[in-house]
Amino acid sequence: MKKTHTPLTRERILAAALHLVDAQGLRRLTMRRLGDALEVEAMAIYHHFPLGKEALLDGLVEHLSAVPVTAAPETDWQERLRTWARAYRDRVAAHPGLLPLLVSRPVRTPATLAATEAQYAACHDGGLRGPAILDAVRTLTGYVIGFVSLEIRDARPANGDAAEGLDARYPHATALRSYATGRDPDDQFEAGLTAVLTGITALAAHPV
Amino acid sequence: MKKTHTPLTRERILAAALHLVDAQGLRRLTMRRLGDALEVEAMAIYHHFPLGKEALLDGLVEHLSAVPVTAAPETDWQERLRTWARAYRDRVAAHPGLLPLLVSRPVRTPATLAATEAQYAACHDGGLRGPAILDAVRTLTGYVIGFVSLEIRDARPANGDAAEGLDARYPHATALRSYATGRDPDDQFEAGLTAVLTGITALAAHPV
DNA sequence: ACCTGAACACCGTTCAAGT
DNA sequence: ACCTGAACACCGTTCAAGT
Repeated sequence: MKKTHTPLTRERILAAALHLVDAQGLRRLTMRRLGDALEVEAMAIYHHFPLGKEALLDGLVEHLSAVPVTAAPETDWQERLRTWARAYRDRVAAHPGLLPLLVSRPVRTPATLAATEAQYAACHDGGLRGPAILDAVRTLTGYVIGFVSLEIRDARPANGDAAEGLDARYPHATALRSYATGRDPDDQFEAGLTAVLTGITALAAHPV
Repeated sequence: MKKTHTPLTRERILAAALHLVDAQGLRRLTMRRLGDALEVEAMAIYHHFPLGKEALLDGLVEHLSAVPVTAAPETDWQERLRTWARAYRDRVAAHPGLLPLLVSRPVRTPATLAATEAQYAACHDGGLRGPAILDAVRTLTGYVIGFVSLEIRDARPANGDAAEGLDARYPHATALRSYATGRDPDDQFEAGLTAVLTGITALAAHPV
């Protein structure tokens, strides 16, 4: 059969790049390898991303935040925030290799602006006002991105001496070890989420 | 004068690498450039880091968590956690270029183990038990790393369309804009910290 | 407009060689 | 033991050229 390739497009390039990162890691995302995956010379990518690899990486991060998460507005304000938090965690956890990009590249797309607006609205419905709303959203967002960061980071084995011997110098860590192995990550995320939402609610009572 | 260089050492290499990252960013940390900074051929570094650049990057992350943060044990348990949180934030904020490494490379050194143990002890003193302690520490740690991640990320200008026009589609964002510009980051961090600690305390009452 | 081929400056890393 | 020099395979990117 002839080489009737579907035409190269920004979207196809981003999809292939995402696939490459998921499968082999960010370090192996290379213009040449990406070209191979698309059955095209590496230089062809520059025609769709004239600013080069940096722009492509920005595109990946935007891609991750492209579809906005918005719960039905009639539900409880805390439940709406919970829905966003779960969806965001799932999304990031699905592409752990992108985390280093996510924490270093700011994105302001209609999707992210809409998501933030929805969070503000939820907090407003919860009785928060002014700076308390900003603090609440920052706290929640911080918790979520931080939690998934810890999850992704600790999924890799640590290379620090491999000193697994939790000796007598760490009595609490030793005592908690049995709980640690059995703790379900989803439950833990929910517990922290509950804690944060509880604390956020209290922000209304104690303005800074 | 003769070339009486102080001998190359792991510590000197890491210090130079950290300096390079702080000054020029992670992308410009290169074995050859690092060699130049140390007035040595790049290949000399491999004698002190036989596993190459990956090991060097791990070393940088360890370096960041090297000095443990431990508050006086007699102070209030929440205040101890606050002290740790502030110190950790300061430390990470001092080297924003390392953040991508920090979220992707786990570290288990005596210093980090000691810090975790101190956090467990504080939560225990606060009346938490078992899984609630694990959840509390994870939640707090997640918040702190997430908050600084957002700070560092948003310090760079976003490249998404530069659509600054907060139009009528985002009424809350528009209304909150005046507060947003004036909000002190330190105050906001403290507000979130208070919220998280409040929520954490409630974890004792509502075990999962 | 869209892609290719060759070229350039720069990587990380190896290996034999120097001292 | 500690560092150098040359070499290898691989990067991102430019640019003239093809169609």
